[in-house]
Amino acid sequence: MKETPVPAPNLKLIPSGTTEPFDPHSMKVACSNCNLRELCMPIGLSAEELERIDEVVATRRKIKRGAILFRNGESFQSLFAIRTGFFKTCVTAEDGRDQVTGFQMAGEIIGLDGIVNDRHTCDAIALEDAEVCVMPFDRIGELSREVNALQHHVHRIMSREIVREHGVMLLLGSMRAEERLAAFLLNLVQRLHARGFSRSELVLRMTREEIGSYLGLKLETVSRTFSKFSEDGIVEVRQRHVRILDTDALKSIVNRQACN
Amino acid sequence: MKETPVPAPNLKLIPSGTTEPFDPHSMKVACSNCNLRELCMPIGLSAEELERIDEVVATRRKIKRGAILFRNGESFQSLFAIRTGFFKTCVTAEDGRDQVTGFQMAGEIIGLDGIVNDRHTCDAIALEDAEVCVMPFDRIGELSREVNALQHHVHRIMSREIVREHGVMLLLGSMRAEERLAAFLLNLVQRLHARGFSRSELVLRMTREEIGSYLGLKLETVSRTFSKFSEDGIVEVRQRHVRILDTDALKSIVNRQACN
DNA sequence: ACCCATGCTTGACATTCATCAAGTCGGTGC
DNA sequence: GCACCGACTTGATGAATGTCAAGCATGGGT
Repeated sequence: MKETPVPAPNLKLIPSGTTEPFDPHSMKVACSNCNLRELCMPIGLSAEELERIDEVVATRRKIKRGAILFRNGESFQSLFAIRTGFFKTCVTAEDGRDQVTGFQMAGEIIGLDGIVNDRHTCDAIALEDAEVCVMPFDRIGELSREVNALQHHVHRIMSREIVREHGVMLLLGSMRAEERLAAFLLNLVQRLHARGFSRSELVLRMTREEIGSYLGLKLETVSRTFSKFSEDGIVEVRQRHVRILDTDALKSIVNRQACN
Repeated sequence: MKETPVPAPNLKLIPSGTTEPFDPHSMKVACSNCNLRELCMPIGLSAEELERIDEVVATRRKIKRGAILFRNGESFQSLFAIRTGFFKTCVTAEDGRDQVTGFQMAGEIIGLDGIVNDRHTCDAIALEDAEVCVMPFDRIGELSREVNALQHHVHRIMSREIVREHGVMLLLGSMRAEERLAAFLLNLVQRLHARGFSRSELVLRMTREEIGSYLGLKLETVSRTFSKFSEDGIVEVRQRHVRILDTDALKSIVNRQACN
């Protein structure tokens, strides 16, 4: 529950060369000058549209590591665009069973689950100190009636989430432990790489147990599978620091045999 | 691959008292006089809005059992509202692995996966003769800029799908075979009941293998689990005819112990 | 600098489910 | 009516993963 006051080292922002993520003085709440814009906002906007888009973000909010951004049952007001930090979302069954449904990083949008019933149906928890842009959903609605690109963008974001979840269902429904973990690692580095990080090195922000929950495995199995990969020279694992030595091997583990 | 020419017996439409689902002469392509409207369209529309909504449906399309409504890779144009019949959607990995991602029935919308990249990312296959309303997506976009209720409705439908998939992830990630099948059966009857069918009796439109794929189990396991339920007096199974004798028992199987 | 808590690893064993293999059931076509 | 075919059931066996338990490492706090 203790948080590091400085932003996590591997989460500088996108391609920009600047080393400090936030100059508090430049923290104007505006998408138009946010370097994550390509990730969470539509592209190819006119200057005028861009200005309108700025209205979407009402405010920003800092979330400490371990803190809850929203919780199952809470009333839904806003979507959140992650500016910095790393989140997990999890659903809980009545019997207390818990399932991590995703890990989200900078530029990704969370809260979509709340739209149906005006209540959130999962918990979003920061896995490291984070900052999000708060986007009131009714404002998004209004604006997307006027800015076509925004309307389409919202649809695409939701559709993307649906497709992502299809992939997770495939993983959970038909892959074995090694395949799941390999797919998980590849997905993570791919997303990190899209944000300007290494293609082969990453720092896991979540515990083995959280990985296991996401992958439908027990933490011991996750640990053992990491060890196996390590023995096979595919990855180097030191705690949460992972270096991928052989990406192709990981890929071939994922795409090996049809099982189901 | 043979299809019965008459609509499946257990798929009369919603609460309406009429026994024949379709009078071909009344088959005007219009949501305003469709008795599935409460399921797939927003409620509380003004007469004027209702009239506009009719414009959403371009045409209807009949799909024979076993036929494909859309296929992975096909360009995305329209969403489809199921009028009659029963579908499955499945994703396929590069290596040929296959995963059923859902079973859809009358009043439900399919095709949402195609929005992100203007291509469908899964296959939709009719499990019995079916008819769908074709709703061109750009028309939905235009109209939902003018009719707020429609805009919100589209958002809700997509959000609902996201939440549904969270539930499937919970199922796949943390439940055992019996729990999965129990949850599956309860979900099916609940949806059928919402459409005016029995709370306890249902006809499965899919094979054991398809159920297994959806639940992340092998067909043999599905079969065995059915047998077990049958021995325990919880259900009566004769081929694809299932009668639920003890709904509470099913519920308690699902909500039993936290495993993960 | 030390200590403690938490997360992680590893081993031994248990359980669940997949696999392989027969065989049955029910419907369809000849 | 009979043969065939696909879908389903059931049994025997084994593999993958879960469970339980012990001990190790790291890093954050004092």
